[in-house]
Formats: sequence, C-alpha cells, structure tokens
Amino acid sequence: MKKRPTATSRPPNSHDVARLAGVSRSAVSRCYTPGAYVSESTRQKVERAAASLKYQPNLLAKSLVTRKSSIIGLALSDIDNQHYPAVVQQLSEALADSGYRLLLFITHGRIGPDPLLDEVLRYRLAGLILASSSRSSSLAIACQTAGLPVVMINNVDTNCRINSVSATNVEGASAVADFLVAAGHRRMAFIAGIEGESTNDERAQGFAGRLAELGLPEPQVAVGAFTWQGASEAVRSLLRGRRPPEALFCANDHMALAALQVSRAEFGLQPGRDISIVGFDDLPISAWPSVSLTTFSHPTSALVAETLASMAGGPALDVHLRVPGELIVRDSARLPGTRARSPIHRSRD
Amino acid sequence: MKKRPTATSRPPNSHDVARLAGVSRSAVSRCYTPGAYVSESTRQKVERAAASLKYQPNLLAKSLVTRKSSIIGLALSDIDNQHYPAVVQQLSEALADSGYRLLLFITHGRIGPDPLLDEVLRYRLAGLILASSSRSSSLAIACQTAGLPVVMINNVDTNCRINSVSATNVEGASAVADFLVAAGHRRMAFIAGIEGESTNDERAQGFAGRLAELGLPEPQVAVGAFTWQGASEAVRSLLRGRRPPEALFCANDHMALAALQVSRAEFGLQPGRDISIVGFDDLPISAWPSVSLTTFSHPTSALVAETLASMAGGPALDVHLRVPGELIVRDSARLPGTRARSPIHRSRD
DNA sequence: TTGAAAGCGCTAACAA
DNA sequence: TTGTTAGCGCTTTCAA
Repeated sequence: MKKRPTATSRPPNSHDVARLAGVSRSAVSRCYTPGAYVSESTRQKVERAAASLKYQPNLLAKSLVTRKSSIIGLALSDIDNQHYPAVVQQLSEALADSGYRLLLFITHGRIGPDPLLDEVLRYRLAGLILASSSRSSSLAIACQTAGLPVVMINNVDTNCRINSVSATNVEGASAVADFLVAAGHRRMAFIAGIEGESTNDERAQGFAGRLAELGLPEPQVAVGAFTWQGASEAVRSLLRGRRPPEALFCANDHMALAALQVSRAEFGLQPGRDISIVGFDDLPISAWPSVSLTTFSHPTSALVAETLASMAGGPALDVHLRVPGELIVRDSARLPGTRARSPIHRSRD
Repeated sequence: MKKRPTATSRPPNSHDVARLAGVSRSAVSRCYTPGAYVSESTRQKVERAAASLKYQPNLLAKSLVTRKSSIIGLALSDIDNQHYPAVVQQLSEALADSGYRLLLFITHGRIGPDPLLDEVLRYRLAGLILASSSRSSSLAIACQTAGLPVVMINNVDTNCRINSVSATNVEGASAVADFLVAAGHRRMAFIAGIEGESTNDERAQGFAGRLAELGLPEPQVAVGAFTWQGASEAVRSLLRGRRPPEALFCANDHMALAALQVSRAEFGLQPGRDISIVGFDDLPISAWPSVSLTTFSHPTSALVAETLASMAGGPALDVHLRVPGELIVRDSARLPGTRARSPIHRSRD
C-alpha cells in the first residue's frame, strides 16, 4: 500500500538523501548528530547528496522523537514599554547561540482563565520565559507543573516556586531616596505602577522604607499603572494639589518620561531646577540630551545571562536572582550639594 | 531531590486518554479536530479523561503528519527602531486569532551567506515574514523556492518575485516635498537611510522627484544609515556646511529624532522656527508634545492586515501592496501660510 | 562503523 | 459513528 513518494512537491527527507547517497537513513541522521560515529567517506557521500537535494532535517520530527524541543516560549505583555525590545533582542541572540528560538506569546493583558495556557503546553516547549507582568502566575505554575523550566523576568512571586530574575528594586529605590534626600528634598511622591506587581511594590517599598529610615515624611502615592496616560494623570493630580511634591520618583522610566512631559508642558516646570524627577530602568531614550532623565539602571545583558543560567540550571526551584544596577545621574533631578556628589555622572557630551 | 509530577515523567498522549476513556485514539483525535464526526457521548468521555490527565495534544506531532505548521517565522533586524514593537505586537495578535504563532529570528544585520537560512527551513514553517531591511533577499528567495509563503514588510525587491507590503513611500515623500515647498523652503536636504534599500530609495526618489517637478534645486543628501549615531553625524555635517539647509527630510522618524536633538542641543536651532524637520513613520514618541515631529504616518494595522492577506492569498507571486498614509503636521516644521493649511493638524492637547 | 527495526504522538484513509 | 491500520520524518537501540 505504498504511496508515490516523490511526485508531489514535498521537501526532501532523510530517506531521499540516504537513497541518493547509497547509505541508510541512520547514516544520514548520524551526519547531523554532533559526536556520532560516521566514517569520512560516508559523511562525504551524505553531504553531497544532501546538498544536491537541498535537504534540511525536519526539526519538528526530531523534537518528536528526542522529546526535546528547541523552541522556548516568550510571553510578553506591555511591549510598548521600551525596556523590552532590548530584552527580546538580547534573549533571542543569546538563545540562538545555543540553538534555541523564541516563540512569541503576546498576552493582551487579559484577565481570567488563560487561553494561552493550553497553547503553550501544546508546543512542548523547551522552556518558558515570562516577561509579562501579569498579576497571576497561573500560566507559570501550570507550565512548571508540566515539567518545563520557567523563569519570570522582573516579576517575583514568592508564593509559588517559580524562578525569577529581576533588578535590585529595593536597593535601587533606596538609592534614589538617598539621592533625593541628599539634594535637600523633603516632600516627595511616588508614581506607582500597578500595585500588587513585585516590580512596583519592591520599588515603592524600597523608596518609602529608606525615607522612613532617614526620618522623612511618607511619600505621597499616585497610581500611574505603568502607562503613559495613567502616569500623566497621576502627575497632574499631584502637582495640582495644595502642597505639590518637590520630587517625583516614578516606578519606571516609561512613566517618568510622561512626568517630565507633563511638568514641563502643562506646569511650566523645569525638571532638575523646579522639580526633581527620577525613573527606573534607564531606557535608551532617557539618555538623550533633551530628555536627560536621572534613573536607576540595571543592565539587560546581565538580566539575560542570568535568565539563561536559570533555565539551564536544572531542577532548582524557587531561586530568585537579582541583577545589580546603579543610579545614573542626569539633569532631571536636582543634584546634591558638591560634597555629596553622586556615584556616576554622565554629562551631555 | 527528584521531582515526579506523574508516575511517568512524560506528558500524557492520546493513547493514554483513549485508554482511560475507553475509546480509540482516533476518537480522541477527532475531538480535537473541528468539524469531525464524534457522538456526544464519546466526546464527553474523552473530555473527561483529557481533563483528568491534563492532556494537551502535541502540536509538533500534528504538524508532522498534517504537513502543516502553525508557526510563522518573523525575521527582524533593527529592533531598536521603535516602529517595530507595534508591528510585532499587532502581527502576533492577528496571527494568534488564526492559530498561528511567531517564531523570532533576529538577524544581527550580518552580511554574507546566511546561517539563518538552514535554520528557517528546518522548522518547516507555515510562512515567513521579513521585517528586516537586509539588502539581500537570498533568505526570502530560498524560502519561497522551498515552497513557503514569504512576505517582505517595508522592503520591496522587484528583481525577485517576493511579495511585499509597504508604505506609499514615493507618495509620502512627495507630500513632504509639497509641504516644505508650500512653507516657503527652497534649500532642502535629505537624510538618507541605507542606500539600496527600497524604503530609503523610494523616499529619496519621491522627495527629489517632486522637488524637481516644482523646479526647485536638488536636495543635498547625507547618509544616516537609519541609525541614531549616523543621522546625528549627517545632520552635523550639513549644518556646519557653508550653506546649511533650511529644511531636513529624514528617511525615517528614528533619524528625525536624532536630527531634532542635534539641531536643538548643538546648534541652538528651534525646529519649526529656525529649521524644518520632517520624518517618516510616525512613531509613538513623535506625537509627544515635547517632540512634536511632523511626519508621514502609515497605519500599522493596515500593514499587518495586508501582510496576513498576502500570506493567505495563495500562490500569487510578485504582488506588491501599498498601505496609504497621510502627512501628520506637528511643530517641528514651519507651517505653510494660513491659506495653504495642511490636511491634518494635531495640536498639543 | 553501519543498517535494520522499533518507535515518538499524531492524523487520515478505509473498513466495519 | 467508530476502530483499525498505515504512515509523517526522525532518532536510537541492537546486531552485524
């Protein structure tokens, strides 16, 4: 009951190559398996045949039998945050070196039982990287239960046992507090992201905690939801208040840029002189001279390296790695007196 | 510490479900095939068994036998161009609705024989979308020859027969020329991207062509290579020249932002008053009040829609679709006299 | 070192 | 409507 093999326009398979080369299919397979025993003459015959047929081994079939996929899922939510393009690029390139590719799952920020979950599992991925800041870790938990390595980026959930890699949010926010206090500010505000997300909560806590230690009043808090619009509103409400803050610490640069925008355009304030604005993430745009945002920087390269290490690191669970960063002092916030000069200063040139 | 989610550490397969449900494997398969004949009682038995085993059909195995993959390749090069996050997001979401997922291939902008080529073919993709602006179409050609649908985004190569979807570059650049001429400018310059890439060449040609039609002198040209750094240098060299241009048309917004930056910070020019700067793409940031870049906008949604249509459109080759756009007039370029008001004006609010 | 044979998990043609 | 059977293209023991 044999069908006609070649008449149809199907890609060549190992059988075709084997026949043309006059060897067995196993021999062909071995030529594509690093470290397998193949004689030089066989290899040559196979390579010649493969080239003439333009043969490429079917990776899906390979995955099926080896039960090892070369595809890693990447779940992303807020892709408009300019922090992520660099993360995606570096992840992709680093993984490519190890033979992995990223399959994109863009979560629309939907809530409820995740339809993504079924999908993700059906691909039999080699791993899953969650760079989406979803409130629920159900996807991650389900995947981990199913046995695939899961790492969350910039999202720590200590309730479940999902590995994570993230910035030193508490330390960073604490450094920002030190910096603003050294500059002589007392009345401060925090533009929050989404409450309940670790990235936001840790930064909030690091900031408020340090201020408390220094005996300063609690910062006002306005929620910006990590969006441009939300942050703009938050800043407006603060600056319109009876006693507007002298300094604004925003839970990320994306919101700090909005804050810069609003204070300048709508309130006529010059950041760095009339108001101090500090962000977190150090986006590329934050370094532009016309923006010049003081911010806490944490290297993407280290984040990516740790993420890969964490995925490859075997069955260890509940490991939460931190990538250290540093305060980048630019012009959007008042400088401390000459005595208390900040660690790093990047000037306009 | 050994983790054992189930007795066997392999995910459940259709056989397991069939056995538990007391039916055949085909019956299970049919339950996951839309429009197959399954009795209600069988379906119930299968669904119950699948749920209790947490069964998810293996998509790779399915692809193997159906010879149809649900994975579409997306090749990207300059991911730091902020035009692409939106494209990626919208592509991903639109494709997800049809059951497809994007597999990311980030090309490092390398030249030479493409190592990506083998990789791409090995995945037996359902299609390939090229959003990378590489000069060579060899990858695209090889894939198309291998029989998979290929679409190039914002990159037209009429020498090979690869389908493409792109902006109306000539018309857009022509509209920019009209606009700048109406504003009274005569001495203009074009900040080029990479010469040889259609996106650049068409914009250059549309601009220069229209100026010629209007009897104006040829624009000066300086190459910015689509990079921030390159564009900055190009602008510097022009503005330092003996007769600096009154108006700058940049081959994309990414470079126009650099131009804005340099003219303001290094030459003390106020865009819209002392110099006119116009871009192409209408990035999100271009709409920010502090940026307010006049630019030619072409909707990503239409680009994405046409791309999908082109992929699904069967074997038609050499089809080159265009997505129309419109000039968005903001503050970075001088306005034509009140009489010749531009089509659209987005004010600060 | 090589080839034969037995699957990986699934679908699809056919028969019942 | 259901089950049986024969592969999809590959790797991997196991003999030779």
